[in-house]
Amino acid sequence: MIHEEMPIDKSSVIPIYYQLFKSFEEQIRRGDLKPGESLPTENDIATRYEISRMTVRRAISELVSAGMVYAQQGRGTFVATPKLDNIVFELNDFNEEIKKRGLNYKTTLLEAKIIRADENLRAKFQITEEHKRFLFFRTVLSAESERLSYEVKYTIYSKSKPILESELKDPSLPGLIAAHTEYVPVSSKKVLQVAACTEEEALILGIAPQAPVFLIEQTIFDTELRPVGWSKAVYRGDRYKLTSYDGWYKKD
Amino acid sequence: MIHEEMPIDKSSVIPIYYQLFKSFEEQIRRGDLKPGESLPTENDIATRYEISRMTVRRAISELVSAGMVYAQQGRGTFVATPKLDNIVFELNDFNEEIKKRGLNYKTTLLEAKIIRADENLRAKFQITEEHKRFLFFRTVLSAESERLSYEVKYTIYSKSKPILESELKDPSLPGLIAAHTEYVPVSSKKVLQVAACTEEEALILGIAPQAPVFLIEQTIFDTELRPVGWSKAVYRGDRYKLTSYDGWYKKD
DNA sequence: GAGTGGTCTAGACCACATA
DNA sequence: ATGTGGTCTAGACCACTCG
Repeated sequence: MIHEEMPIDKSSVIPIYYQLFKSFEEQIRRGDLKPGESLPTENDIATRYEISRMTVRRAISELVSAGMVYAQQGRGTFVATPKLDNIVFELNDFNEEIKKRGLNYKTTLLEAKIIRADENLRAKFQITEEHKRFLFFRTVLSAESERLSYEVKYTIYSKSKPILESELKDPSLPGLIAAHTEYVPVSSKKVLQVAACTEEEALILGIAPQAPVFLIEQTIFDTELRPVGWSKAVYRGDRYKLTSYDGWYKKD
Repeated sequence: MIHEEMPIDKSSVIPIYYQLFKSFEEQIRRGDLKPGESLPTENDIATRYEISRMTVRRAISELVSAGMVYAQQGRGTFVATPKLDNIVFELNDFNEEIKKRGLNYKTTLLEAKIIRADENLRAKFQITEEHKRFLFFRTVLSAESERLSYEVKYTIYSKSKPILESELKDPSLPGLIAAHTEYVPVSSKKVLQVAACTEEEALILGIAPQAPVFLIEQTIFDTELRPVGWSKAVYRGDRYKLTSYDGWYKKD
């Protein structure tokens, strides 16, 4: 096992800090540097490669951001132990993956109407006035003529700008709110659960009643932390899954 | 609406870059700076506060990391539009939340034995030799005397170090592998699905057969990307949920 | 006290976008 | 041509850890 010196090309168009970062990343990934082991000191590295310490720090800060090393003032910089129990699911997957696969998918608008808020809805939006009106609509996402998910959505209605039917098919509720209300959506809360689907959902999705489904409730907030949108989505359990890669996985 | 100058205390123990970062973060969160708007140029900020441009850049790079702004070479730095459709579920929640709530939880070891790999298992671990032995064990997690999840786990068996029963109860499979085999777990892949639970699972968890459950399969890899651990966990659908906060949510 | 990482400076040159 | 962000330098002083 030859422990070769890392090649750094100072005249390359690739930034020095990036070459250095990749070099350490590679050593950690290969296991040349094992969890708990220490990196050379910043001054060592700077001297060895004849570069500025600030450049070295830039490289190391990238490693820290990637969660591969951690620095301790006064002690040194050490290779981290990958956190493999912390799963992170990017829920992008849910609809993006379908698009990526190049499947023939489409969104169908089942219903759209302006409604007055009942008590339940007023509670969700933390609103007391009874006169407030809401936009309510339901959509179905299908791919290859198979229905995959069903969504019901609510937003505070604002007649300032007309809404096209095509826009209601856009899966992004925050996008709709930003474009057609005076509210600026800046944060959201989502809750993912599993459930047995209801009779209605089963009919719409063409699956058996009580079949397991993903259920995602989303609340959208504006800058004042007021709820300005709410949706509930049901995803077929036999057609969706979430995948998560953790640790030093290569994702170049 | 008074647009007051941000106060920066150069003699404070709090780093200048951090004060500056917090200042912009606050402005963005309050909506003083809206998505799409540009920040002052780095030189402007440096001049105004009489600090070095590198310090300004450090502050801005924190904002970039937080996903609140993005920089474009030659154009400027702009407030980002929060990505609210990208959900990120931290699956920490699954077991950590139970601990946080201070519930009376415990892990029960149902079974543990050394086995020879059948064809199925050899395929999972990409192993051809028939003589390889595996450690197989099953655990149940319960809280307040209610059973919540059921896990079956496999690792390549290595008799190098004796394993205590208490260690098999530790929910962290990577931890077990690191401590008791010659392998160094550095990455893992997890797949989350929903399913109707089997008869066996229903019996163990004390729920109805066909009840909806979370199902998480985990594969653990070492530095050479060889599978060294595999587990399948079943979580009661009526007791677990995942929550995700996105955008400019305050998480101080 | 010696060595480490953390912060900060005051410059420099570059790549890129825009007019 | 001007102005922007991106990289890099060669120092400086500090807070912290450890022997």
